[in-house]
Amino acid sequence: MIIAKTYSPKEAEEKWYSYWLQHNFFRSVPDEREPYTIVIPPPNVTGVLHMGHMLNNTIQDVLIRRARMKGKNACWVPGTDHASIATEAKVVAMLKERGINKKDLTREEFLKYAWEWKEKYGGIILEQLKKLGASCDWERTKFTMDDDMSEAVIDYFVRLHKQGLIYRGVRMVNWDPQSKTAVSDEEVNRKEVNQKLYYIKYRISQKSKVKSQKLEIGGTHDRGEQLSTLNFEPSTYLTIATTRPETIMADAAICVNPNDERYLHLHGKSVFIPLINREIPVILDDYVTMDFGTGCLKVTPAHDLNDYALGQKHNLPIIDILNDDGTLNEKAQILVGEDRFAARKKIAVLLEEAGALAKTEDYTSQIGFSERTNAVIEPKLSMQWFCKMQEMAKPALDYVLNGEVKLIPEKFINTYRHWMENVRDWNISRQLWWGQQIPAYYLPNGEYVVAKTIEEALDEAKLKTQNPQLTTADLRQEDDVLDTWFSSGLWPISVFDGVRNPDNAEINYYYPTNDLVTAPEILFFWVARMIMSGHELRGQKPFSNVYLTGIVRDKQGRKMSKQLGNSPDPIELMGKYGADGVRVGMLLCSPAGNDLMFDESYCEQGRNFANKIWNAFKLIQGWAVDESLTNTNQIAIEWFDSRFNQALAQIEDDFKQYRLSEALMATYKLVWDDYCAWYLEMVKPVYKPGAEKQSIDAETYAATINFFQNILKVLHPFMPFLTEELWHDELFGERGELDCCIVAQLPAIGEINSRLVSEIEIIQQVVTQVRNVRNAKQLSPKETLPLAVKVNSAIDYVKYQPIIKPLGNINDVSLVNEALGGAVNFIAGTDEFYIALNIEIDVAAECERLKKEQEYLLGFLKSVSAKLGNERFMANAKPDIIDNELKKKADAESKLKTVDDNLRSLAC
RNA sequence: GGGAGUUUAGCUCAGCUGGUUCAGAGCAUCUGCCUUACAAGCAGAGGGUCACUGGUUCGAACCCAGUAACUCCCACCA
Repeated sequence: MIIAKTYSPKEAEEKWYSYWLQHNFFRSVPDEREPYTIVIPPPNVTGVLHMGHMLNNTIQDVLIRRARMKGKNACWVPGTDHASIATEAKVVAMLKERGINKKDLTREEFLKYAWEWKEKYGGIILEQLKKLGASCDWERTKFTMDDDMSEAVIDYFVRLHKQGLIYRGVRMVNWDPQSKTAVSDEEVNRKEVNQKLYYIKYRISQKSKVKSQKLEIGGTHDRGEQLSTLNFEPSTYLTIATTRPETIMADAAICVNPNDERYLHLHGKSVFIPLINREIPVILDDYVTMDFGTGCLKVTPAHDLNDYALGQKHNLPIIDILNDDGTLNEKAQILVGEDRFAARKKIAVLLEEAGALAKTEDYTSQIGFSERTNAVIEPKLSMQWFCKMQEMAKPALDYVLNGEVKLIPEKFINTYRHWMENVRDWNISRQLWWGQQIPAYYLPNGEYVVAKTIEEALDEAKLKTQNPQLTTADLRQEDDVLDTWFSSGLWPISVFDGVRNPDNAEINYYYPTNDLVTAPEILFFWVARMIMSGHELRGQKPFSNVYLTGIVRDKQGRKMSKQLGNSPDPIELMGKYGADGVRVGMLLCSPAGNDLMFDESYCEQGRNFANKIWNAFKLIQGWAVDESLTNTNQIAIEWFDSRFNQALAQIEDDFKQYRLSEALMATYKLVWDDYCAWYLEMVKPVYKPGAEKQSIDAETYAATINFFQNILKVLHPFMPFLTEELWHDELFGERGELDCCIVAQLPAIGEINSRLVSEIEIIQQVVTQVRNVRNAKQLSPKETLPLAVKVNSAIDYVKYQPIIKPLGNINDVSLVNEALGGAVNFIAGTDEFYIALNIEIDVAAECERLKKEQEYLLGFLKSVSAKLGNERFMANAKPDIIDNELKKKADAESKLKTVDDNLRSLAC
């Protein structure tokens, strides 16, 4: 028995979530039913729930609950990602706070700390998801570094290596000096940054060009001349422009365009690097843009991707002056030990003092930042492991292009295609400890073998070296670990153990999964790689649909972030508005693929909706069946039944197209407008004072409760807690232990009496008009009024009296043949209505209103007639369009006649 | 620099194959109501040159071209 005036979510949420858990409603095991599977995008194990997760997981839960209620075997696999670089960074920071330096730890010691950290903070986010109502099969919870998951990753690596899809090589990579690891191209965010362009003078050697091959670091110093005596006449120096003056010590050449007439005199010359006075050649390449900067380019092969290529081409030496942490090393000769940014400032001063700085200019350019640490990326030459992408990308692209994998919304197909067609090899090694260690083993002679275990590696090593004396002690495993996405790319397969046991019952049953719900930001990071691994390992797509959500932004359109402090705490929000309220709030503003401007008021709307349902329930609870009463509400019952089925069809269609907001809105209107505002008002018993309960006939009561129960079902995926709470009320009779809303089956779409629905639409207009008249004439809603109808249509208003009377507070509906003079009148459909009032009618105002109406109708008729009189329209338009125009014309004529009659009767 | 998308009421968005489901919804606003389920509510109302300019068509929010603004993705110009 419910008495509370408003719904209080907290209790219901705790009660029902644990009830569902206890009764294993989230559990899924393979059976004869059709599976419906979602794998969660595993959040960072040390992550905390933010609004993006809220949106993403609300959507998944709605989908999974709906599938469950459609009789599918719904399986939502939860879990977390070890997020190698992000987590390692956090652990390093934590250790630092405790005064421990990572450098002083062994790998084993560090990993021990990392696991401790993971045990302590990992999985908080999963607990938070429970508050949201997420109906994951928690027994399946996976972590990407679980033993079996890691084993799958190793298996996959070995497999790809065997196929020649993984190789090792020295390449220019994106180096994150903060976490001291390489990161992939996708993990670099480019941002526009205000910088300075430094114009630096290099003195031209008067001797002929030195051979680049002979050039050694620190060699060929021309100490003969002192800086102070240098002559900086234009003929004796050239000027280059750079944003990175601290790298001049790594310069290997100056490059000019061979066609640049300004610099013909430099051909074959060499120049001296300022400050360190090392001599470098001037080389010619048309790569250099003549009209940028000075037209002279410093070539620094160790610290720039293009310069590296240029260096290769011209056989230049590579002088790496940076340490792994971004400080300058001894090869720089000066400013050794300084951080690159500190060095930049200092060298500018030094250059200035040496008279080698011509000028500086403000300049903006794109700088790469590490996705995880936000450190400025340093291009760095290093030995890394790579995964060949081209062969893998081709089939992965086809899945999307041929529609086997649907992207929702479709606009992402283009982006996906572009990326897949231009993908470069993927750097999969990370110089970290937290992650799967690459299963490559180095032999004493520098060669390596790749194998699952060190034992297998040993066997291979013996084979390779023809040396049976080798022992495992001779092997040294690769230090690097694999990129996180290399493991999460296996997620839909590895959670079902499909990598290690490709033919097990689970993978065969659940894979391919159905829907994936994720952010467009990780379309390449993750989605593309899952499609690749799915194809590689199983020759199958990993999922059929990818629903791409937008980014949650604040009202001002700013991305929600911790730094800005503009992100509400989801847990607090749920405390304030209830989990159901927040779920509804999220969905109300979330069109697929478009960013959503989140505002708390949406949650308020969600909470109000919950309260509305709660109160509708309270109303019904106040009723008691009186067997002596007969059913006078048959029309209302039939009407709502039809409306319900209409809405059901609409909702079904919306879901098919993944228009979740629309499905929710259709549900919202069904409940609030059709059920509460109209149906309940139609059948509501007249209040009898003193009675504890209001009497109602048995049929209406049964129908009303049945409708309510069906509404609970439709609402459940959106508002699981409230619906479950109400579901178990005694109003619905005895419920078995397992008779729960969460596993109730959605009603099938029944028949729709469309004639009834459209006639009731007219009746609703009549009621609205009556209320309108009341409002306009300042009449009390309590005052009953008589209504007269002059019927021009086929509607039987006598039949609808039981609806019109209570809703309009009408005491009598009478049929008339003539316009009722002196009465307030209005038109609904094509029928005329009159309300005789005891008050004086303002004839002049009434005339004016009618004349306006007349004018409008005449204009309307004119345009319709013009259309119908147009030969080309009659020739080209489809028949049903023409029929429609004819009907419009007839209706307008009928209305016009009514207006004319009224005008005449008022003698305007 | 290349590509994609968006632009409809104060806000967030629908508008499907061009035609009365074509100018819509929810929220917000305004007016009147503490009417026995609900003031987290009820009843009603007012809000739009469908970004702009042309074109196609009997007919355009919708198709085409151009313009503008915003957003996102990709890209090595120092």
